[in-house]
Amino acid sequence: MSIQNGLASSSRRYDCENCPLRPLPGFRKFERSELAFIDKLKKGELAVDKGATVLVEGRRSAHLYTVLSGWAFRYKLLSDGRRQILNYAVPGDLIGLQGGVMGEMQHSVEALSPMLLCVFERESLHELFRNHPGLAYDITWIASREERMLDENLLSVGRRSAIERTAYLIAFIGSRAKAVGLNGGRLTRIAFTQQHIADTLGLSLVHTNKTIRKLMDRKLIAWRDGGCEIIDHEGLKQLAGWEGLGKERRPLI
Amino acid sequence: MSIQNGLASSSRRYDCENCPLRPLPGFRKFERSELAFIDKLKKGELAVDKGATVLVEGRRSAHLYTVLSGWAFRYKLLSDGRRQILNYAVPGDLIGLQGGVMGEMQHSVEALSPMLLCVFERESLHELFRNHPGLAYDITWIASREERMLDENLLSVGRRSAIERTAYLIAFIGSRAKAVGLNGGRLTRIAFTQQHIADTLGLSLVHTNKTIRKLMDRKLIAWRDGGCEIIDHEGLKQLAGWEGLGKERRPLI
DNA sequence: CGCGGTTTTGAGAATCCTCAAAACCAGTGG
DNA sequence: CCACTGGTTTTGAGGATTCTCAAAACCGCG
Repeated sequence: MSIQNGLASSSRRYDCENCPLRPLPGFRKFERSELAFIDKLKKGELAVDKGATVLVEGRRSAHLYTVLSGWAFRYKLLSDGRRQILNYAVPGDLIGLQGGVMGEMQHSVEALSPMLLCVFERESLHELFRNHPGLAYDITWIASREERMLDENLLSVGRRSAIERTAYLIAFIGSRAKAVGLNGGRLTRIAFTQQHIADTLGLSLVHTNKTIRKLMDRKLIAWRDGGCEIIDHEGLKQLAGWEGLGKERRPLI
Repeated sequence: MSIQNGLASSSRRYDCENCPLRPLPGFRKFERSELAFIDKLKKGELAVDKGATVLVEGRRSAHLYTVLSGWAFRYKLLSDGRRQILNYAVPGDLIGLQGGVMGEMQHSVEALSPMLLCVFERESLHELFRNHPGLAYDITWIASREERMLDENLLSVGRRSAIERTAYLIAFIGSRAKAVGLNGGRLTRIAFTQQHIADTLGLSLVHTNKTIRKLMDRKLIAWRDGGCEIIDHEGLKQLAGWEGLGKERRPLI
């Protein structure tokens, strides 16, 4: 019901049993009883506009969200406005877990597209841990996965050159997007701005632009309609020296 | 029994009930039953030399470790040898959780000092999740805490200048060391090399050295006996624009 | 057509890097 | 006790990368 800053609760509601994401090959199969429990936990859905701020650094959030559709990014700010994008959230990802599980958020989350979010009560995590050890384990697995992505990002920002970093980021996001069928399973458009890339990689906008041009010259990507198009995914991975994502199926909560 | 690469199992053994770390103010109090359970899980202790590699990227590890004494760092390598240090582990920290909970390690861990490690079977996590939801919750909390530290490190490497980064890192490690009484609770010596700082911050060794000199000129730190001495902790935090660690007590498993 | 957001370009400057050598320092063996 | 060794820190110099500033071009949208 509440509408603020682009957030609005939706009237429609997907049952977890019929979740459109579950059939995707990237997710592990769940027991019927697990699905029923998750469905019980699910408090509703939230539709947010592109550009809306879903979570705010420094504030407590009573909710956790799972991305049903659309995508977003997590970021932190320095007091003078410098921004660092930490990671992206695509369909199936859990948002808000990082907030110390309880407590103040240490980062903000902003939507990169219109999104649909499943809403969970942070409090109900306790019930989940008490009654569904398998799901509790999944939560930990999800946290650990986020950590591995951060490790890789840190390696990138710390030790890869500008062009390697950029290649890595585009290949990385492309892989994740493809895995959840963001572009109908095709590996194509990534709809964000060069400013986002710059803020993810710790580069200036101008230098990011020049680096992207080099990738275009090498026919690895194209930039069209305000977004990045991957032309040679293997080439990007090779340039970055990146192995690609693991192929394990992940849980969806 | 086995000795390899500086790893050797120790004959002595601390009972978890009498763990020397638990009385420290940074850790939350545990129930007697929880302690008994953890003690049952603990498979033994491992003593490792300074410089020993505790975990290796790309390999599976059947074990998880909790640092009893000493400290270490987690890192990743690029194929040409460039190294990125991801984070440090001090007493009380859990090592090896990041390995996808199961599966191949995505990073290596190397001891910065002689260490004593409590050894746990990775397999026994399942039992923990099944029978002790409170402890399972703690594991997730620990993973989420690591994530928050990584977020902050990423912000640092991506968006802070060399001198801000260095100030941040030293203040950060100093705070953590103090919280677990690494120097008897005093906030003083941090025993590592400038190469470690460089590889943590994504800087070259030479530039790191010159940056450290600037911090010395400003009387924020001193460099003595192969280690860093903090002179003005507040000054470091202010220079870095860093708030400091949260003051919540953390679980110790 | 005008507007705001985004991308592109150019130019000069600051930061940070590499290379190379020297200084320093603790430990080892003669 | 001294010379030697390997690891670490320091210094200098030149160069590459990346940054900031500023302006123009582009583009979808109202």
